[in-house]
Amino acid sequence: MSDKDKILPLEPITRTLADRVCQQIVTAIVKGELPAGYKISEPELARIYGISRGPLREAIRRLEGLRLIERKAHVGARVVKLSAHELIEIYHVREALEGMACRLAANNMSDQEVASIKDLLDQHEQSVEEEEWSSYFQKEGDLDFHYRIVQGSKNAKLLELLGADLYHLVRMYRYQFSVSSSRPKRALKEHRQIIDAIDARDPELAELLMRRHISAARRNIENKLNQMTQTKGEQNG
Amino acid sequence: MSDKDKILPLEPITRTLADRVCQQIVTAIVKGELPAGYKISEPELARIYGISRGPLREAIRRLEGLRLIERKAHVGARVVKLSAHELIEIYHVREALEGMACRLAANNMSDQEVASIKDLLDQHEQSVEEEEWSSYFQKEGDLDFHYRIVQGSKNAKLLELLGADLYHLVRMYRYQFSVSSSRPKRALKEHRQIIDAIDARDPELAELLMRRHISAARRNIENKLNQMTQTKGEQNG
DNA sequence: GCCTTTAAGATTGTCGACAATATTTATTAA
DNA sequence: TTAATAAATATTGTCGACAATCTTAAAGGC
Repeated sequence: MSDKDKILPLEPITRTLADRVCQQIVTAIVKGELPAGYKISEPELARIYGISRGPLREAIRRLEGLRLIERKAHVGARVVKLSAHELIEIYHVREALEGMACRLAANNMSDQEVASIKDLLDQHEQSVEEEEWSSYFQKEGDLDFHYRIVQGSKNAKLLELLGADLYHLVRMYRYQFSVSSSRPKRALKEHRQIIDAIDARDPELAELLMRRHISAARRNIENKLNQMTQTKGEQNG
Repeated sequence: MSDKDKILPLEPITRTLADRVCQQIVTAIVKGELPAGYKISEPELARIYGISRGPLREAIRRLEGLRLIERKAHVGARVVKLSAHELIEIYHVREALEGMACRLAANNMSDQEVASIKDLLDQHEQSVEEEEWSSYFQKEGDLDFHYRIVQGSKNAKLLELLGADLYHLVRMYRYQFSVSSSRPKRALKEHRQIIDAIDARDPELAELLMRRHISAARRNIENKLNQMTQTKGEQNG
């Protein structure tokens, strides 16, 4: 039982070239430095990162598994094209997975972890009141909260699916659509309700609140997208 | 809206060597031909499949993304080691994802798809009564049902996570632990309840029933594992 | 006799070059 | 002028070889 706290060691130094380049490309895609739909030229990227095509192709294969790029045989790889439809799909998946994570966290999270998350929310509240909530904290701070809940579930598979696969895409959408500025005070209040339910060791309520929290965010995005399409019509496809 | 039925084209012919070998290795791992914990020797596998190490390493990188093998730098890759703990984790994830899939299927599945699944269950019932339920039908038939529900959700992300990632592991566990023979008649009855809820377009009930169905299977496995450990102690680690 | 150290072997990581396929461009015919 | 065909170019797919690292085995010392 002593190794229950050790989940996904993920050693910070990834020694092999392919691993490091893979991580760099993930960051580049998420931040939009490699824009959506961008054609990935193997010789070009190999030259940029100063490596051969061998490790680069291994990295591309891994990126393909992360669903950050799409490949066609003998044609090449392109950065995934974001669509509103797919973003909504992702939020449905998040609602299911993070709801379960919350349920499990209510049973498995340690008191220390709960206290730590409450501290985190105090910091968020300060940021909101100081209006510094704007750029970075909002984007990453919110995911910080969700990530810690998933960690608290002590379910490595959940952490793997959400942390290693979905959150990359979520961050990518936030950077490029900037669809994050929903209602920080409201979100913060919901976060507090959720951690309180976990603190009370109430799995049912914790799951319910998390699902409502995420589905509210989804509906908020749906509304914004509807407004955009109504006012501006279709953007370039 | 006409492309709503086209999800995951997945062209049957994968042209490139790395893709074909990857698929072959997936099958080999799932069926146990490459046993759990097996050390993957690149020269050996390259010789067996008659290819060079380049495409093989790409395939390995993709397998790593599918969580079917684990790699250490400069040491090599091994087929993932199955543990009862991880199997339980997977069932928690399935409960969350397939519950949501069921909810969405109740809204998005066509009447024709519903009828098709009912036919499938009729076939399963025949197999049960003819006692041919034993080997293959039970293993694959059950997953067939679940896979069709996920397809019916019309959520490509769900289909991707469950179909491309988790079900490989589920099948792998079934082959190696042979933990499938729970209670076929009971399971079939639950399947019918689920499809009836979908047919009635009742998302709440559909999700509830699917979650109960999967959590019941999980508890059944937990009980069996407890019995095994109580009677036989530890098997070789 | 057992442990430490060192060297030999094997395996993984990386690279450059060649072959196969797709895309682009130029030429020719309608 | 436009469209179709064919050649040229560039990109991806594959291969064999070399370098770096880990594992194993042997030799020496305590």
